[in-house]
Amino acid sequence: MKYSVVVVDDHMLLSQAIGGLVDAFDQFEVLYLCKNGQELIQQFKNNKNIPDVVLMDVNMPILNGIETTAHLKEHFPDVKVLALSIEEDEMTILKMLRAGAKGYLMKDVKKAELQEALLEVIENGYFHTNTIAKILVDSLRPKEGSVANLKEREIEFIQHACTEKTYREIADIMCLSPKTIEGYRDVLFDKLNLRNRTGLVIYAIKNKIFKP
Amino acid sequence: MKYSVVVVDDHMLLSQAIGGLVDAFDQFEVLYLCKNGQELIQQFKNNKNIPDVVLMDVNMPILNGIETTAHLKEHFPDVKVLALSIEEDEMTILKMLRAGAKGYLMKDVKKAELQEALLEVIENGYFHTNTIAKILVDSLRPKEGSVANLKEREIEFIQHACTEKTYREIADIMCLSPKTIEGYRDVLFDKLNLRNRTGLVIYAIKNKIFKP
DNA sequence: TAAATAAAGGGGGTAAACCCCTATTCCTCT
DNA sequence: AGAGGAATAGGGGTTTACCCCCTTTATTTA
Repeated sequence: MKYSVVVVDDHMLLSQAIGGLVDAFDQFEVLYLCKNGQELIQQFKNNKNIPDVVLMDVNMPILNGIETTAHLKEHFPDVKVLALSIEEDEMTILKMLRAGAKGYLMKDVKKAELQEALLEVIENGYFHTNTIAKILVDSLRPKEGSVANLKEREIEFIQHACTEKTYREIADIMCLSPKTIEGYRDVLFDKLNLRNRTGLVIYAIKNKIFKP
Repeated sequence: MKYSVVVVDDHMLLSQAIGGLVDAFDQFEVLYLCKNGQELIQQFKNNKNIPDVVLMDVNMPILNGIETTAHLKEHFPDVKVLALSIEEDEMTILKMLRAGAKGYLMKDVKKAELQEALLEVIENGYFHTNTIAKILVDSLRPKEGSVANLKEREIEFIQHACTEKTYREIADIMCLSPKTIEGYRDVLFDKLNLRNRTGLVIYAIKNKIFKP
């Protein structure tokens, strides 16, 4: 009796390569491959070919891994999602786990580790490496300079600050006074130990608050 | 008679997956896998196990795909490098081809296309998709706003501008007058149709002139 | 209930960035 | 030989960003 798996990755070669690898595992068979989340959800619509596990990339066009995982958790809660991505930043990992992923693997794992992860997810419902566990613990008490310390409005301001807009323009958009915007800036410079707006932009991109 | 291939990629799972895929092609066999350029060059040192083709990723630690390809071209010119990467920006592709790669595939190709590319590289010495050919043609006459239009000193300035340094500090480092730095800035704003320094930073990151 | 914190906003001043124009020297091209 | 372009640099002015301090109102916490 083999467990069924579906691979979702926008890079066709990676889907085919990883699919071939998993299909070679004794206890697993790959049903089909998908290029993005939308394609997967389309496959699920006829309520056929629903796998036990989905190997999910994160960065995909149309419907990304986070959105897709959240959708599956709501509509197909028995399907277990195992994230498999190159992205290693905390924010992405936490978003993926919050969306409902049962585990998160980076693509630098070995073939044997992938097999173990698949089995663990089937048998115990989840698989968390040491790395992921540490990130989870850290998210309980975010350290200084962490994105987790930022308020929603601060993040909104930062996203605007990563554009060519002046503070006056940003104030208009956020329905605040320019003086309030300056206050936001000052608080952020202090929280994140930054010197100026350029530093803020670099920080935002590094931490995926803004995507150029 | 099978042609020999080596896969170089820092993501172990991808190496193993793609290696398995290629090993299944009739005319090819995978000798071994490497995690980075340094490991590959180490394998070549004893002049054994030198393959016909190397499937090379670009972003790798210690010795990246560009550096490694340039090294192979000089010391092992009979070895054909076929780039295989997620990176799709022109600058990276052109750097890889200039370093001596015989072809550049994105990871969204199909398994069959990879096989065809490998065969073409063996038989004709190179394999260039339509996409790559267009990038090469465009590099002959770079369009407005293109990175190819930038002088070496301008790029150097941009890299400094992507830090928290003031123009005075950048001037000191580049041994120029602050007024000259302002001149650089003005020319760049004009060339790239930008409004301010924040715009320049975003442009630089998008075009891989600066990596956060 | 009172104190502390959060959210928003103000004053005043300095530093830096931006904008537009001009100039000199050296190198390249016709 | 002379014209044109590249690289570097200056003047002067305006706009924007930064810095530090203070205030009010609403919400949260002890």
